[in-house]
Amino acid sequence: MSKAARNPSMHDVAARAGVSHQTVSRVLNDFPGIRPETRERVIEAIRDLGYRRNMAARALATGRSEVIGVIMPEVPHFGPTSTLYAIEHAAKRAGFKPLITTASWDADSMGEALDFLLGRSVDALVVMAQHPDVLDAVDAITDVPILFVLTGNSHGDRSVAVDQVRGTRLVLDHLYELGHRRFQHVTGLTGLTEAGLRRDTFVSFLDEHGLDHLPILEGDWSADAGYRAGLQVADGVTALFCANDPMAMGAIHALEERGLDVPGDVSVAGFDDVPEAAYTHPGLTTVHQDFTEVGLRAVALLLAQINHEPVGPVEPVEPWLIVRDSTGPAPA
Amino acid sequence: MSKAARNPSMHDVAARAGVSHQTVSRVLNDFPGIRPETRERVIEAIRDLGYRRNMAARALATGRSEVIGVIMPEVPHFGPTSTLYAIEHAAKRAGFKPLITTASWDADSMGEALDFLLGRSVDALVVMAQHPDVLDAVDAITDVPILFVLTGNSHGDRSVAVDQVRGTRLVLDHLYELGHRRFQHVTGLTGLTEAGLRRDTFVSFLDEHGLDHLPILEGDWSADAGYRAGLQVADGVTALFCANDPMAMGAIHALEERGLDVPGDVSVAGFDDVPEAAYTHPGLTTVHQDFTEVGLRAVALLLAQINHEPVGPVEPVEPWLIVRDSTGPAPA
DNA sequence: GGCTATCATGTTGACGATAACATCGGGTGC
DNA sequence: GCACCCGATGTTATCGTCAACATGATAGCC
Repeated sequence: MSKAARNPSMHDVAARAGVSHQTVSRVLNDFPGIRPETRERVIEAIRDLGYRRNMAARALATGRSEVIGVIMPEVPHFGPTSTLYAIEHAAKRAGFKPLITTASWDADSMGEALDFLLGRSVDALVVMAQHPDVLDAVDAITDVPILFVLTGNSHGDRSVAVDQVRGTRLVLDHLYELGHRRFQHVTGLTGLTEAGLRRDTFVSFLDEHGLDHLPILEGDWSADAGYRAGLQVADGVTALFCANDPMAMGAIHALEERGLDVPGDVSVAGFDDVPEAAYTHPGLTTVHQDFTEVGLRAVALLLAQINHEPVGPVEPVEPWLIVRDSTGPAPA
Repeated sequence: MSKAARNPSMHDVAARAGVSHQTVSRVLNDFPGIRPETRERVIEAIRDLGYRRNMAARALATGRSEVIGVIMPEVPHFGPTSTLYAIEHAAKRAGFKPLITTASWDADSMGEALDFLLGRSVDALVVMAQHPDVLDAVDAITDVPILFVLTGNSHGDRSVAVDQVRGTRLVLDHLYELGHRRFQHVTGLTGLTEAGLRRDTFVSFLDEHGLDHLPILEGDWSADAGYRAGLQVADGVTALFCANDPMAMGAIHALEERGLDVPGDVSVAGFDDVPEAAYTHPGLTTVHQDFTEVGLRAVALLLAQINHEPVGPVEPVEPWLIVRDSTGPAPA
């Protein structure tokens, strides 16, 4: 009870090994020019004492923390979460860890998150920016390398994204080729970049093909919202494009409750290709987004910046279409 | 280009406000006994300089970091992820943030994760321990308050968990009451505590009711695994209990491919109540686990420990049964 | 008017690491 | 044999903050 006090420091290790604390530091940091037996003794002392480097002190002295700050949306959706895990893995391999905080899109919330992370001297910043406004809030930061993820299509060389427009066109073309001419769309959460891009692309698509504009149904990414939207799908619609998979699942459920067959009467397509999409009934036609690849690229890019390597232009990640049973030929 | 160098420190702020750095510190930490006009001047200087507290230095001086370390499983499943978000929210409200790292269950991986987090002087530790072995690896830690989450049923006053046994019995009782007598089970990933508890409870249940033991189907939580298991469901089985919802979805898909009707021929139940479970076809009977509540309790418990408040015994979180259309009366 | 209590603030020394510079004891070159 | 260099290690200053103690005014009290 008396001595539980302090964790051992470099000085303690040094004393035990009969060297100076600086030698301990050198061993820890793999400096060359240490006699093997000295190193041996230090390592042994470290083990004996259960010594563990104090990163706060190290960060203070070096100005680096080996931590990457990540700002996430407040709601745990599939995409950002998958990307987060990929970031974690890739960063870990490079000796970094994510420090995560959530923020909504208002400037206050974003500012708070930034203060928090920068105050911890993170070495880099990943912002999962789902709303265009955050770009402005964050653009001013120059202290550390910073990267936007999932912002939609692109934001110069500071972002990694899946090509939303291309993904959307893939589904819509697919449906058009099946003969569908009456489309409706269930949007993602209003205001978010991805939701906006999918919606805008949908609208342009209708215009390009001279198709009717039926009311656009507002969703929020949730299966519940998809279900509600499904109840409101207009008569005569044969193709329903939902901005993500859970909403598509909800919508299909609603359509079937209304006595409509999918895809016999209405073809339904989603977006994201969640792992369950292959096993819904009917199997969901959707667009596969490689969220893992997004995370990997983000980390690679940040590491390059941290090491002051040149960074080329960033290609958007290509999505691809996955056709399953929820879409079929337009009814006659 | 010349002066982008260093972030402003307390000294810079102090100089600009014409006070000592300690006064700045006092303002920042809301100490009483500061003349309002002095405080005013300091705050102004802070704003002008865009000063931000250096938490590394603060952590070094105080030994506290206002960070909670979280060790997560390496795979992004619904449960742990939901809990993580809940932890983030609850911690944030108390001025803490999670520092996240992943680890598999082997001692090395876990040890590395612990070193990393403890080296950063986290104020508390949450371990999402899905494997019994990690308990030993981590039990020795006494530096900081530590809490296990999702370990299955309980591990003294150091864990928060959903009552797995109870949840499992809820589904099985439900199926039994519907007249089912031939059961099969698709397990979660072998080795994980939750998977084991559900499986063990299933086996005990069969014994208690004197029911036949058909082969147990090994899964890994994924919808894919559920699908493969579904292809192997034995003839004559009328009730299939899957250890989570995605596997149940996969299994249903497989059963239908085999020409079996759900729930006409086989009733299928899952576990977790993922948001999409209500909208599968047929709607999935499952056990709702309140992962958010788990996260909230975990944080509340840790905060109490950090503040040295007494901690009572921890009740397991109660799951509840959600009956939908994937289960029905046993066929005659 | 001198003594003490109190308030507001300043000064100094940790905290535990790294970085820059200093030392010391051989070998080498000539 | 002397100057020099180099490899291995030690010494000291520094990072930005908080904690503990020191100071210097002001005010109240007898």
